[in-house]
Amino acid sequence: MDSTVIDEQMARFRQVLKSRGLRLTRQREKVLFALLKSDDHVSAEELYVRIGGREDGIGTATVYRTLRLLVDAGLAESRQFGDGVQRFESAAEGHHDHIICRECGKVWEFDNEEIEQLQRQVASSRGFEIIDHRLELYVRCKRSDCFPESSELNS
Amino acid sequence: MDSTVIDEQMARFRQVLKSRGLRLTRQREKVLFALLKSDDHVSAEELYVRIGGREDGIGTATVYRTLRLLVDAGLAESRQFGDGVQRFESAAEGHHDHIICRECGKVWEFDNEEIEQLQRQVASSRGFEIIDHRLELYVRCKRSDCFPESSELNS
DNA sequence: CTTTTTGCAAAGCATTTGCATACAC
DNA sequence: GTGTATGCAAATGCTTTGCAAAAAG
Repeated sequence: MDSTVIDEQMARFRQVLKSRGLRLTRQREKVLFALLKSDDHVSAEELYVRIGGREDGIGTATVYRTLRLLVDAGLAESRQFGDGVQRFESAAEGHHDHIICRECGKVWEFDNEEIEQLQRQVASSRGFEIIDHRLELYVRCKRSDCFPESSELNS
Repeated sequence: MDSTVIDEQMARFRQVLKSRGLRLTRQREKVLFALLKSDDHVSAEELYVRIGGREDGIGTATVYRTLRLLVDAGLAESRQFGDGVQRFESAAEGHHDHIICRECGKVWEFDNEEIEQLQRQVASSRGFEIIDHRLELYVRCKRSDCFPESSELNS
């Protein structure tokens, strides 16, 4: 991610913290920075490892706590692609939806305004206003580097 | 659900079991029956309770195992609405998407062929074929019986 | 009879929490 | 200094698994 955007996001985090009487710590800074540096959809555990894990003196609990804080502050978004793990991404790139390979777990992003508009239509026809939404298309990507990984079905 | 459909689903289950060399047990029958009788989106735990729980001599493990089997056989579908619990519903009603209230957790169903078509378009424009998809619209329903319940955000 | 299925209890994960210590402001 | 944040380890909640006993075909 562009370093200008990173700075801007960092600044916004500081602002949010200040406005809530919370403190800017080395750990919180690191979590946001690592998230911004990740261009994929990371789990808390993966982020913990990328930050340096135990060696760097950061605990998983802090990673989880900070991620919740970031989501709550609107700086990060949380996803669940059905494998039981919560994944995170920066909210800076704006809204988009996902195409996920059921075999290898790879993720592609897309955005379709036509679909979004129809969604709003569906909701408003029932008297609702959408506050959030999630659209996931599951495929089998069949790329050469597509190997079964997260598909342990079959009893 | 219509008892004709129930019979038909039961028959299909027997057929699947036979074709795989699996056995029809009192417990498996009960799980499918309870699922078909549920018109909402039930968790494994809720189903376990509805079946009669320990009193009726059925274990949670069996409920989980049977649900996995049903999903695998295409007789049930699994959902995750972001509260960390897997929910199930019969696949007999055909495909549909969901509107979920973030406050009280109530769920409404809808189906929009226009959206479905656009989804297929998005996927095929990238060379993918959709094998499954999930669309969830989150709202605040503001009904009189809407009370916060599953929303424990805020750090 | 053979093989699958069950129930139980224990294990497994991802995530959260309690609490004493460390640190930001 | 004061109150918040951290790390650790223990706890939690959902789900899965190992195994001996029970039951289906």
